[in-house]
Amino acid sequence: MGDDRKLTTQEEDFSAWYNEIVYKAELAAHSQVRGCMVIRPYGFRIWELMQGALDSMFKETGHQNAYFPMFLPQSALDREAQHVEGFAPETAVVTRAGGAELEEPLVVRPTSEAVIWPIAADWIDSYRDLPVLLNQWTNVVRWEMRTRPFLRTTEFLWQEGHTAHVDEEDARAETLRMLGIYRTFMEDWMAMPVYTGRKTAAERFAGAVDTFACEALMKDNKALQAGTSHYLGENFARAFDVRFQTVEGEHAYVHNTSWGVSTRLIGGLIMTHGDDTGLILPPRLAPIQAIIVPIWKNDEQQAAVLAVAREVEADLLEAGIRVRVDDRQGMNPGAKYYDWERKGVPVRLEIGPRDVEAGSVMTVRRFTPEGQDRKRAVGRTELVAELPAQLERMQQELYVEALQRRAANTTTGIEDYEQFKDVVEQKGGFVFTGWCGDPVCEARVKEETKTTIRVIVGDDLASHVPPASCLCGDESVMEVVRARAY
RNA sequence: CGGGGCGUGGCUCAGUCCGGUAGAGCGCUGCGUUCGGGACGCAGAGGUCCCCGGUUCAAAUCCGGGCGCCCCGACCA
Repeated sequence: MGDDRKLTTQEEDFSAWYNEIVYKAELAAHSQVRGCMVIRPYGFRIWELMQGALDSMFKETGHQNAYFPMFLPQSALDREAQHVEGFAPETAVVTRAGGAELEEPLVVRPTSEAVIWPIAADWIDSYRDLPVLLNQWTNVVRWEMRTRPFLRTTEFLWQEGHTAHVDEEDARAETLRMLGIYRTFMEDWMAMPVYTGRKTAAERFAGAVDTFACEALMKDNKALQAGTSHYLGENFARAFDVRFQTVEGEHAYVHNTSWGVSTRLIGGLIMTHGDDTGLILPPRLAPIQAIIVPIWKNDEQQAAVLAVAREVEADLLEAGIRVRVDDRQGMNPGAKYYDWERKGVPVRLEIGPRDVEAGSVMTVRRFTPEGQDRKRAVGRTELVAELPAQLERMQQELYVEALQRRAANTTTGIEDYEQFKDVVEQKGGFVFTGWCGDPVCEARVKEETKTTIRVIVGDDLASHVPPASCLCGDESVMEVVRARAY
């Protein structure tokens, strides 16, 4: 008769904790099909808020949304050699439809390069038509062997940007611009710090010349690839014949990019901020930023308290806050507290007879840094005036907290392999090391330690004293961040 | 695909070894009392015990076959 109202703690079993949050906070539900997932309204609202923020950033940088079909002919996927090799094993293929075998199998898109470029090629004749800056919000299907809600599902929702440029310089600038937008979004909206950088050839997107990624550190000290941006060179342009006439009147292939973030971000959000009580949502992405819990002892009080609660709700809505009154009957206030804490609502507003009398509201923070008051009574007008700013402060505090956690779990200056293994085993987290650049060495370290090179560090992250040697003992030619990852 | 585990009300599971009236907690419905940190009482609803076959007077339980799910490893946003 264990108390099934309590979550498994992160300490006991992080994986179990994660799963319980996903289902008990009503983010997702099991589906009838292996590896697929139902995103419930509460979880989907988080995704909508993410979409809203990202979409406006895309539009501000000149991108337009479009929609391409979810099916592509097998032959189209087959056109870019590395791309097929990378994706073919995990595609779902429709061979039968309308009661008959299809002439040619249809692949359910695992990503849309091979859907978009054969068509968009016709929209590009001249350098004047470039750049083409497209984005689409869609579902894709990848038949992964092992799935986990939000982190890796057979079908997932994402956005995929696809662009075409006149030359490498322009395309590379786009690749990094979008990486930067992802980073800004993750830091400013998700309060999730990320390391950004280039991937090694082994970790590159199938068909890309260069892949860049945002890497976040989860509370179990494993890394999560939260978003990627690829410079595709002329690979897809050549495969799908996407050419244009240059200023000089010559024919040239476009240079493409693609970039995406998915519903995996919700998994990242959970594992960046959640605690043993449940989810903790950064205010900017919280479907409900403030929940009003009315408290009463009898019908008379109930009427009075609810009336005030409605007024406070209206005032806060006016102030632009996503607020709701929890007027459920037959449920004690305490039970409501636990419920909303598990769902990660940033602020709870308790209104009882005493508050009605005093014209105040009891505010309780979901996340409270050391040295701050969790509960505080404030006057109603004061509340409406300061809650928006308070939510913004919480947003910042969550980010700082996550940043400090990452700093505490990042190790630099490791050159000795045995020492590296110790750090990985005993502490985990991000480890900065040197790398000789040899893929064989990379593969060996991966095999032996289950860590991968998450990114090659750029100047922005480089250590003051860059490592002189690689873990293999050879001379280091670049600094890398290694970690065990999801 | 290799290794482990499990299929019993909506959920978590007991019962299976040793065959004999299908159970518990949570959730749900109604009524009443409660309500400032997970309330309580009373009354109720809800089940092809994963499927097919076999053994038996009798199968959730034993036997054979199938299907499904979960967890751990190799791939991935």
